[in-house]
Amino acid sequence: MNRSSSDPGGPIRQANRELILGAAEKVFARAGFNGATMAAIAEAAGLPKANLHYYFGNKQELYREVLAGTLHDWLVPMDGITPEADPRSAIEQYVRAKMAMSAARPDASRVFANELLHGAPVLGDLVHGELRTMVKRKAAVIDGWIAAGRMTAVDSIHLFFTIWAATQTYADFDVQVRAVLGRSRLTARDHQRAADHVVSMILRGCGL
Amino acid sequence: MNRSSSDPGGPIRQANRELILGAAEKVFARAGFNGATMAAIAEAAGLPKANLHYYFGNKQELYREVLAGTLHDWLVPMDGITPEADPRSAIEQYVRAKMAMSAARPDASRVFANELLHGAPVLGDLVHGELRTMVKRKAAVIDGWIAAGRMTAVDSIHLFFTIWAATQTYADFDVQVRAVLGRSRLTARDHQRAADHVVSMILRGCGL
DNA sequence: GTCTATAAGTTGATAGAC
DNA sequence: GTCTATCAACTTATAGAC
Repeated sequence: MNRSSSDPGGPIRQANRELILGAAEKVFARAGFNGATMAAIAEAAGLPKANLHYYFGNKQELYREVLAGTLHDWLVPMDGITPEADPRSAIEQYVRAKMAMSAARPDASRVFANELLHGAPVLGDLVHGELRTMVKRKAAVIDGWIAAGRMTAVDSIHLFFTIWAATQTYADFDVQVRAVLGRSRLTARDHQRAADHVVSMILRGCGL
Repeated sequence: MNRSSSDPGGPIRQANRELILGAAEKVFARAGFNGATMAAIAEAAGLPKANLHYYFGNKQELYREVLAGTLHDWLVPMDGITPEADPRSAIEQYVRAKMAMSAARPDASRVFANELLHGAPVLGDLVHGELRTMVKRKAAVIDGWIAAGRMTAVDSIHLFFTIWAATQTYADFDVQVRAVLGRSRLTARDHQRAADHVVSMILRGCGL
């Protein structure tokens, strides 16, 4: 009996899905949803086009899975923001985690940015749900720190917008960063300098 | 004699170009370069499709003109950053000008963001040229303020990246902002609150 | 300068052999 | 589960009448 066709979680299926998702992230990042073609993603994955439809049904479903994975990864580092934590080190660690993600997987950030830019037609539900819930919870923690006099009064929700913007700009708009800095490629040293800058701006902004 | 066909700067031509550029900004912002169709832009402008080709030749040229106009508008408010200016009020005014632009013409910001996101294939030259030159000049002014002890030492070039990111996020990712805040539309009050937040974060970040 | 009709090319998706 | 061949739909761009 052919096990694979009856086992939706089998190892072949799993491996091929990962392969396709990685290729899709790259192609969607470079070309956007409409600019990306199933043919280009198939080529990047080294598989025939029909296989993408076999695993993901259609283009939008593939796109949605790329986005959902990114959102999940982004929510994880918020875990360090707890009432007991030290505000200064908790915020610094969160900002550094986001900067590291921008440097390590810029394509994931770009696909997400593109989706938001066009009104989140596919990810709308998750943004209204999981993301909003998490931010409200963590903003409450920050409000607690402020009430306890542990940091300057800032708008805690807008603080997240500022942190996301300041960190993700290095992934989303890296052409602009490279053009202005006059670099053809950002080195580890450039990323270090950028991270230190953002951390110190945000911490001073929070009076920390 | 039919003057309009022999006068490339005539009033009919001018008015139609403006009409088309406005419609294009809206459609490109919502759908990206590839997602936008000439048919959709024509419909938004209330003109037949062939007229767009008559005035702009092809889709990419129309797109390029939308972008070039936006970049120009964005460079203007940097004029207030001069050696003689007061650092605090000059930076505050610049940030407020950028926040006002995000609120007033979010589509312009979105088209620009989309272009950068995909590697600036069309605007590359202008980013490497005009933008880079302007930033280097203004960063030198800020370095002068720092050397004179008029503000905290920050990386002056990265400061611009942070300001652009923090301000433009309210245009580019406004769906996210609205979703997290739980608003279907941002009011003037919301924009005021956002502007005050960003201004105070940036000024404290600069030790001002 | 305006507009209809259409040519030429591209793309998402599927059928069906293996 | 893999892959080739192909279709149906859509899009840019232009020709040519007005």
